[in-house]
Amino acid sequence: MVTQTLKQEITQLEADFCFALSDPTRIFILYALNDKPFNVTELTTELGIPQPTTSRHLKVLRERGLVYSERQGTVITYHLTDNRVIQAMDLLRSAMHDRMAQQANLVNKLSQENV
Amino acid sequence: MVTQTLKQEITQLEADFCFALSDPTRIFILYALNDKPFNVTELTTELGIPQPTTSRHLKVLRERGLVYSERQGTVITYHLTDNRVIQAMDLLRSAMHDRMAQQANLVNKLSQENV
DNA sequence: GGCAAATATTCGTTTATACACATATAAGAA
DNA sequence: TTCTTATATGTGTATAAACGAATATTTGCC
Repeated sequence: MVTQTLKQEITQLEADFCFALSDPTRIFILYALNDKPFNVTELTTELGIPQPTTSRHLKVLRERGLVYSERQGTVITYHLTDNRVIQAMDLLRSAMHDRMAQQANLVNKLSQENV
Repeated sequence: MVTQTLKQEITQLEADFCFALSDPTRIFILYALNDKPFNVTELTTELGIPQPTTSRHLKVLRERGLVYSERQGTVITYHLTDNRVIQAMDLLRSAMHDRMAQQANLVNKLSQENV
C-alpha cells in the first residue's frame, strides 16, 4: 500500500511538472531561457504582455523548479534549471509534428478521391 | 507577421498537448498503454475509478492524438500513438528526480550543521 | 424489434486558472 | 529618508476543468 501511495505521489508531482508546461506563455519562456538567461523586464518585452503576468508565470515555473532566479541589485535574472525539459518538449514537438503530417496526408488523399 | 502567428499557434498546440499530460490519471493511462493496449473496462479496473471518468480522460488523450482506439464489437481498445510521449515523460521524470535528490541533499547538509 | 454489455455524453456543481488592474515589496541612488 | 526602478503579490472576475450521477449511444445477440 505504501508503494501504491508513493507511486501516486510521484505521478502527481509529474502531472504538476507537466502542468507548468501546459501554457503557451510558459513554453515560450522556457525556450527563451534555453537560449540565454533573461530578466523579468526583458521577458516582458519579448512576450509583449503586462509585467505582473510575466512574474506570475515565472512563479509557476520557479515553484516547480523548472527555472531558478538570481538577484543582482534590483534586477532578477531567470535561468533554465535543466535542459532535459527542452529535450522533452522537443520530443513532444516531433511526435506532434509527425501526427499532423499524417493527418494532412490523409486529408489530401481523401480530397483527391473526391475529385 | 504570419510567422509570428504560426509560431504562436504551434506553441498553443504544444501547450494543449502538455495539458493532456497534466493530470495524474492520464499519465497513469499513458504508461499503462505503453505496456500494452487496454480496453475501457480494463483501464477502469486498473485505475479504480468510475467508467465515465475513464472515458472522459481517454477523450482528452484521443482528441490530441496521444492515443487511438479500435473497436472490436462492443469493446473499444486503446493504444498509445507514439512512444516518444513516454520518452518525453521519462526525461521529465529524470529531471524531476535529480532536482528532488539535490533538495534532499541540501536538507541533509542543513540538518547536520544544526546538530 | 427487444435486451444486455460496453462505452460515451450530458448536466449540475465544485474547484482551479488566467488575466487586468491596483498595490506592495525590495534594492539602490540622491 | 525620499525617490526610482524592478519585481512580486492581492483582488475581483471570467473562463475552464474535474467529477459524480444519470442517461444516451453503439453493437451484438436473441
